[in-house]
Amino acid sequence: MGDETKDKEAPAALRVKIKLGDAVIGPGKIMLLGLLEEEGGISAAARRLGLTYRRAWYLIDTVNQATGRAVVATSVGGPGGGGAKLTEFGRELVQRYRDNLARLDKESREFLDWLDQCSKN
Amino acid sequence: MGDETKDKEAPAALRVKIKLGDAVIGPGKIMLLGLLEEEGGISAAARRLGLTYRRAWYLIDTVNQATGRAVVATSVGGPGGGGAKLTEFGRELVQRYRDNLARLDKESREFLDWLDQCSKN
DNA sequence: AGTCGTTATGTTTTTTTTGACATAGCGATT
DNA sequence: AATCGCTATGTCAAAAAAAACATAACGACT
Repeated sequence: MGDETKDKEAPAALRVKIKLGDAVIGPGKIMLLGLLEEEGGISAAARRLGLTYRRAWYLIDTVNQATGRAVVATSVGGPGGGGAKLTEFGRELVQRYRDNLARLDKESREFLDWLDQCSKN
Repeated sequence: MGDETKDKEAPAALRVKIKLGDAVIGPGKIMLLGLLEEEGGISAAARRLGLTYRRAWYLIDTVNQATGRAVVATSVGGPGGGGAKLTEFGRELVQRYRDNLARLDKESREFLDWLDQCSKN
């Protein structure tokens, strides 16, 4: 022992989503979009996140419909079977979401610290 | 007719939650806590939100456990059957959450406007 | 002692969400 | 034209979340 505060708890963290129409865009979909761009395809991104292609496609489609714009551009067939990448709009969406999130994190710092301080002990 | 942009969509909105331990505190639980204070009891608050007492109690208990502190103080029996109100900590939690949310809303204004602007049309 | 409205919980059913399969089409490359 | 990895969807099972139901106890007040 000698460890007074044995709180295994991770610190309080923000969970920011954007409600757009009837859908919700949060860290999961943004991460998926980011990986998609990185990997050059939906299936590769899905693999990295440990989810099925089916679901990944569904998530992406949700964003497409919610925004009313194409977030990813796909190509079927061809070398490697095909692929997908973010559209200009998609890239901007991801970037803006992340920028915004970073600012919100900073803005919430004090609140989160207060929470950690007085909850875990 | 005459209505060019027939977008019934509500504007994009933030959905901020706080992950604390393994639980998550968001607008729903905060609203419940607020109404609880307003109404002076769990059941009254639950009624106002259209959810069962069972669930309301469960939600509150979640917050209690996540923070590791009592957020509400209840009394059973007595005049009116009993009641519940926020503890000092509970009140502060609600207030700080709301304050924080208001700031995040402001901080996200531009992002949300951008989203509305380029999604719905 | 009996009634009342409330807190507190256990149990079960229903709904929603997520995951798993299955299949089809595409286009370049062999 | 046969193969390959990918996109695109339909369908069904499983898991998780929410709702519904069912009691029990409590304390004031009649």
